[in-house]
Amino acid sequence: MASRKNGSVARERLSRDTIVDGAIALADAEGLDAVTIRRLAQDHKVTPMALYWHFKDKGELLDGIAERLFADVRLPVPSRKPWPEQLRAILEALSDALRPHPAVAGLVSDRVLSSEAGLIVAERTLALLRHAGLSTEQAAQVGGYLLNAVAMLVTTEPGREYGPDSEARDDAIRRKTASLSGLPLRRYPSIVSSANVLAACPSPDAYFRLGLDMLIAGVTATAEQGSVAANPA
Amino acid sequence: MASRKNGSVARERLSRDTIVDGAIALADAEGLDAVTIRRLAQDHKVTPMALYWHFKDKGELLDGIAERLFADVRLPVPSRKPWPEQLRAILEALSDALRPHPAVAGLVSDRVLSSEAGLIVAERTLALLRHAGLSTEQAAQVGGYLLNAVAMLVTTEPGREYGPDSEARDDAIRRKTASLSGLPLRRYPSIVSSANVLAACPSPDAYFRLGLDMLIAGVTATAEQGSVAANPA
DNA sequence: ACCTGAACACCGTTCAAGT
DNA sequence: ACCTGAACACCGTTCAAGT
Repeated sequence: MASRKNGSVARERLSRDTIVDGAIALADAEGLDAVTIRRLAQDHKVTPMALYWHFKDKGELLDGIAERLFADVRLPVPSRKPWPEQLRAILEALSDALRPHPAVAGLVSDRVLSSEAGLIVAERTLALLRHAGLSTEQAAQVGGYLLNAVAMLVTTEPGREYGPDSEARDDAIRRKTASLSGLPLRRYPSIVSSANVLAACPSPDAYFRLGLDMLIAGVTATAEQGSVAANPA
Repeated sequence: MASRKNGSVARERLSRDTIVDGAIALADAEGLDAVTIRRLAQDHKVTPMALYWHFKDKGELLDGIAERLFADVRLPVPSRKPWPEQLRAILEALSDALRPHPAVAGLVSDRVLSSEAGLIVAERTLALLRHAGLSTEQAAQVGGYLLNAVAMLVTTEPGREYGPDSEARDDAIRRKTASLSGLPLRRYPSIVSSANVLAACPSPDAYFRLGLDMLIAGVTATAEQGSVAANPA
């Protein structure tokens, strides 16, 4: 009847989960900068200090967001397919979980080993890389690299810099294209001639497919060069 | 004769360059969160409002930092070497410029096309990718991917999460190793068995070399698959 | 052109207290 | 166990003014 003045509905009771829910929804709608202890409290119709019972400080809240993102990863069931395919399935599962929340996707970097959900993703990835023939050191480095790279792909997803709004977005793209096209052709031939695709970057899906292709290809090359155990042919 | 109470020396006069200098030095020493209009003003013995004559707002200051990083890139002279080698030289030049300033390296993402220094790096990269046989769309996407990936490598450089301090660092690494080793072996066999290398990640240099190797290998695979113009053999 | 001063609407967080 | 109230030391930024 009354209520629902702000972004999210008032809950019966506060909990870590409901607070993280609200934080992610707020970040999706207004960006990570809008995620503020005071703003979250307001959305939950509660005093800012109430949140401090559930989280030691704001850092712990951000940890909670990262943990939730990892928990949303629907890992593929292990199979007997070639390892590059299995690796791709894992990376796709991760990117599927992150892509709906580009504003907070970067939080997963450096937080993989700090939550149970993150550990599960890391374990599967490491196991697969070891199976591909990498040494423990290589697997650790490549594994970290891969998870960070997927998060990076989501964070830098083309078009996101202009905001989600469609009309203002098109306008910004048109302005950017014009500004790039107007650059001195002598000094920036490649940029001028691809001004439209640089400003617009047609399809996020294509960007993602290409990014994952390059990641897998990079790992494959490393595995072939570093060891022959997994590929005796 | 007095003065030098704070981090950086008081300058004769304020300018965009001196402010950016101070901002980068402050970020190097205390992290990006310490970079604050008020703190910079204090370091320069000036009122916070003084900075607003040189920068419209804080965002423009961050743009200035990114521009400076791009300006520090010592691009290799063009040569007739195979393109993968030239590409590696460009990416190494970029990472050489970013690695001394990991706290601000992430600022270059999404800002490549917003400054002259960034445009020069982008132009060289795009030209080389086109020369490798990529289409304009592919070159634009791969180019963006590569620059973002290098910035990511610098930002996530292993060991950085524990701060630059050496004694506290070793302590944190030992704690992390112990905590990972104590995980249930049944559920996390790969993590437990590589706990030490996961927590410590031996050499940043090795991480970088491997990261660049994987990036180049990924581009090579894409170029071979997408076109045969550059590699008719 | 370049900088100061006072003020405003925000932050995260501590500490003591209520129920 | 779970939340409130008041206070503190910070933010970025606007607006009017000084030189």
